[in-house]
Amino acid sequence: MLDERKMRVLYAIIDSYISTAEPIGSRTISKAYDLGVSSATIRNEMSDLEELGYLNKTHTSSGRVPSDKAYRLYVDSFIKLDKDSINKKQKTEIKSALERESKELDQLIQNSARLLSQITSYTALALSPQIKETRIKYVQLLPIDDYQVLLILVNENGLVKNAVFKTEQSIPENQLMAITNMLNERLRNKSFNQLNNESMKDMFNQFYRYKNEIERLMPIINKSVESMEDIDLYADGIGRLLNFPEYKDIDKVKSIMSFIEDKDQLLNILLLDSISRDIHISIGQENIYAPLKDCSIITATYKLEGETVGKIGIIGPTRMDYLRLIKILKIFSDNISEIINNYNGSVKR
Amino acid sequence: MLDERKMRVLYAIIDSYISTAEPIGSRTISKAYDLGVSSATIRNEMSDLEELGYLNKTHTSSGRVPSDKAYRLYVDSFIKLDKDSINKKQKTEIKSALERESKELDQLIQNSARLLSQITSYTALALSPQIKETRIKYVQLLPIDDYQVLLILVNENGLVKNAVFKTEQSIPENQLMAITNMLNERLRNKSFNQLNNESMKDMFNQFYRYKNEIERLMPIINKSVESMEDIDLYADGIGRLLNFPEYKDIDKVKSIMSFIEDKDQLLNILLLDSISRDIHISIGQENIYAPLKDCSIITATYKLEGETVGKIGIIGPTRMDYLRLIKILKIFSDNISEIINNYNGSVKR
DNA sequence: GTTAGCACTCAACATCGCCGAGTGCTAATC
DNA sequence: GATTAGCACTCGGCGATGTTGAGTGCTAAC
Repeated sequence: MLDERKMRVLYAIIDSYISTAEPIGSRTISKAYDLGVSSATIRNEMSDLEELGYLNKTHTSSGRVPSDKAYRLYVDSFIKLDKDSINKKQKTEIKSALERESKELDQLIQNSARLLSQITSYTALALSPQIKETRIKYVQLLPIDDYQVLLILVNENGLVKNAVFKTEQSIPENQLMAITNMLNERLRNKSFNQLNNESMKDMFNQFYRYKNEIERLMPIINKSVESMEDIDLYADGIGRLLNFPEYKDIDKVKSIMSFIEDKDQLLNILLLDSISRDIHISIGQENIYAPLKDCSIITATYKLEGETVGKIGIIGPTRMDYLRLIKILKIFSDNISEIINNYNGSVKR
Repeated sequence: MLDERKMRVLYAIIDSYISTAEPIGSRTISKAYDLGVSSATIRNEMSDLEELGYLNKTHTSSGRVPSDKAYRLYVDSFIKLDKDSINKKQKTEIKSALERESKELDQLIQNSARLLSQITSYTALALSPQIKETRIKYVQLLPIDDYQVLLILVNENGLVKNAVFKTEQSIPENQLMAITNMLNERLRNKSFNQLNNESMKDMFNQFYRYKNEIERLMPIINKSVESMEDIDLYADGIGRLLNFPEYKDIDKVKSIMSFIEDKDQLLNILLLDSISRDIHISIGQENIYAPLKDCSIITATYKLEGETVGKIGIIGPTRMDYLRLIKILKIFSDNISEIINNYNGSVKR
């Protein structure tokens, strides 16, 4: 393990590099950070740190730059200490901002990404709640007019989906109720694909007049169930990547941006580490995908009834302000959890 | 008006500049385009065209670059000729791609933006249908369990909204139906804000036991109505801006990107020209907002039951491939109109 | 073990000259 | 009178060259 002084030198370098993005020399550190030793000593320490893989040089006579390994050490050692103070005032401010603008769950997630990006000046990511294998709690058919029926589906999580369904013939209300009852019997507590053909046939027999209607209804129910399970992904503040001096190389930033804009790929990344703890940090080379090799990603989870259902995150250069961002992410994650658990408004997605 | 030959010279320059992004000299044109005159003649014509404001030079001895005025002329004269062939095969391909991935209206719009950006390699914009002053057609309260009620709202356009509503006390089903009936009586064919306090008080009297519930219900109804009227805006392929050589200046592209990512501003732009024809083109300096002064925007509308309800668009450098993009936008606009008019699946937003 | 001192390295920046694409003008030609 | 060939001139782009300064690594003294 690194001794006390090496630690302090390394932290000083990381601290300086995070705020300036410039390679740091021994003299700069000895002046700006009060370590009580001369630049020459620091120079020796830096040489050791480089040998240990914590620092890199861009060329023989340049200052040093922290390596991914250094950031990893930095983050790991501070994340324990950081049980402290989340800023209560800031938290309630953010919460009320989120609540103010969000009429629906979708909007909440979208606004979280926007606000997170605004506050941090980094690119923000947000994942909508992920519901696996929805079980149907409740089905209802309601007549809108003679040839339109409103289908309503409620799942076990209280999510509601609806679809308007056009019929070829008018179905009287009592028949509709009968079909509704039948559907409920068949579907309740089942995921859609558990519905077997047996009971379908049975339905056709009982409501032979509406065979066509029922046949067309089933795929619509299926679609609705599927879209309950769909995950939406929002990325906000992509353009902010251009503010970082490390991304002044247009080709580099282009590849990162197109990665972020490719929802499928990005989803992969975010769902990959789903086993992990509340805060997950992936630094530089730790990322599997090439375009992200000089980015870091921090993600935090949010919960519905104690269970992790979604994520928010931040993406930026490895030289990111980890401590500050972790704090803000925690605030957002807590707030989102609180809001979705108390939702008494629309829980529609 | 410009004479025939000047026209042909100008088009040649525009054509060349659109594909190369390089200033064009007289010699290049005389070789690449068969105008039957020497470079010296073209040089004279170019000099005239510059004087007339159709061409610009980047410096004294450089080639010429088309001005906004030139693009305007170019677009205006071709847009009339361009009643021709939209590619039937391409159209059905795009349509089925859109239909395949879109379970809901929201998704359709989002996918349109994504696909449009993919196909064109430009940044694409899409606006969800805009519904003004929704009138309520139908209200229904359904019990989910003892303390949760599902509120369903259908508006005149067939849009459906729902919200789950927690009650303090259990409300028996027949009472819920009575309240539903009452709400329908009061709200049908009214926009929410037309509801006056008189009829509210009336309701309180009739259902005094549920005074609190009803009081809390009203703002939820209101929120739902509001969110029916909300417009969503999607921008896809923002990173593609970096592919254009004119945006190699990082500061320029940064300001454009942050403009595009600011939904409110962008919405302003897109709603501004809403009086206009199906295809609207805004070239360079014609844009009001400074960051867009060297961009062009093409928008196309899509319709629901014959009425314009939304837009899709493309944004890029003034040197954009107008003719090709207009064709593709028309295809998308037709397809979206067709799909939303035939929606028999979920019309939920 | 720490520090002062010094030679050495190298990116960044400015300067200079050359090259070539392109213009504008003039005089010859159709 | 319109078109064209010819030529002097302009100017951005590019590579070569030199200078500067921040920073290192090593050695010798404390």
